[in-house]
Amino acid sequence: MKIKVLLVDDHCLVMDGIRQLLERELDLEVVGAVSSPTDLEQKIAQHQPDIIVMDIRFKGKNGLLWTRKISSLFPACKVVILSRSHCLEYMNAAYEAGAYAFVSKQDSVETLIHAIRESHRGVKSFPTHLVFHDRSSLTEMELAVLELIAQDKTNIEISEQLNISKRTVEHHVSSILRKLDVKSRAGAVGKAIELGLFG
Amino acid sequence: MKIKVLLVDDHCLVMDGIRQLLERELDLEVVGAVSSPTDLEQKIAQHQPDIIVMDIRFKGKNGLLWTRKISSLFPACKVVILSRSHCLEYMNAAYEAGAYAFVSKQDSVETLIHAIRESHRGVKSFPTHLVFHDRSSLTEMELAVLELIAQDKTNIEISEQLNISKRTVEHHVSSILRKLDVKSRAGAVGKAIELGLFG
DNA sequence: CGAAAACATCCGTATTTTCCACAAATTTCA
DNA sequence: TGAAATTTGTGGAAAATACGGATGTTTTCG
Repeated sequence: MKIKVLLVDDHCLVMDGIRQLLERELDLEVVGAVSSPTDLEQKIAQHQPDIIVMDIRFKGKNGLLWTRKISSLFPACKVVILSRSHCLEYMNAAYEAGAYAFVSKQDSVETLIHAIRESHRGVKSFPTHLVFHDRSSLTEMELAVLELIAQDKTNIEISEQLNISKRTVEHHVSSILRKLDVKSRAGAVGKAIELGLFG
Repeated sequence: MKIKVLLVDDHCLVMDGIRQLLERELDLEVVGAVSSPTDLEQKIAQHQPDIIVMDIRFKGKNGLLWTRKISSLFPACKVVILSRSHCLEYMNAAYEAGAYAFVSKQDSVETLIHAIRESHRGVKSFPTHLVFHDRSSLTEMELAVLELIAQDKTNIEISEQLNISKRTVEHHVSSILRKLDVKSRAGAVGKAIELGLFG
């Protein structure tokens, strides 16, 4: 029985490439590649994948939110998070969101394949151990909000995208400003990028 | 004679995937995949590639800076820029940097392959035409204002620092927003950093 | 286990800042 | 001289931010 893998990423080109790489492995079967949230739930129900390889940024939202949702709705699915860089904030958030592995796009294919196999065995694989000592200054939700701010979104747009109220977004924004020690959202974006908070 | 392609991207995993996809084509030959600046010049000299497929963000810096350098040092090499999204500003910047094509990672493999072939024929392929009419790059003053915005300054603080009136700053800000095609200063900072407008 | 801390969610009011649409004068430079 | 950049303005709408407070959950830790 092959390990059924579902790919989730905004980027068609990247997904097709990874699909190609994974399909060279005899024990892996890519059952789908989705780039829209509606497709996501449908494909999971349809194919019952063992592993979901998900980009940490999916459709503007934080992929970790999807990870949480999937972990509760489909406990059999194990999520492997794909990120652009190794970033403590994100690794920690991914771990706490219930992901089974965290792989950077800077890593080799072998790393990803190894992570998929280990996750399938039920073993979580994260790059380092010191991740979990180093506490993340921003919460998962705050990071999600911050990314959307950097993407030119207003608080109302953010509230719609994250399905929370405008007030809640405002609260998160004020927490972000306090934690990053800035007074404007533009300053927060500047500092966040300096600190490498975005994967 | 095959078209010799060199891939340039921070992300090993993505590059390997694209390499697989390109090597299915009989007229393409991937002569290398580099993820470090020193390798880049060496590989170009070594393999004399016809086409360089380069991520718009390379090693934290702006891939377009490399594009300019390559275009002047190795005029025979044609650069195809890979970006995360379709964005007029990026496309225009790529065009002005001397790139032959602009492809988003959201596009299909076929789009990339087509762009490579067209570039090799000496034909520049950019998604739309209206790109080059409407815009101009940021002026020095606008850049100065933008940098201060990223440094968490308000318009009044900026006006004091630059010895101009609040109104003038507001005008510059609105020019910046128009030119970068964003609606907020936070979005402007996000886009400016992605475009490599700051060091 | 139980207390304390942190987090996420919501609401109101008030002030500040940002942003837009209209013009227009001055300098700079090709 | 004409084009572009820089400068300044008015007025107003929209958004963001600061200042309160409230409730329930989860995490952390003694």
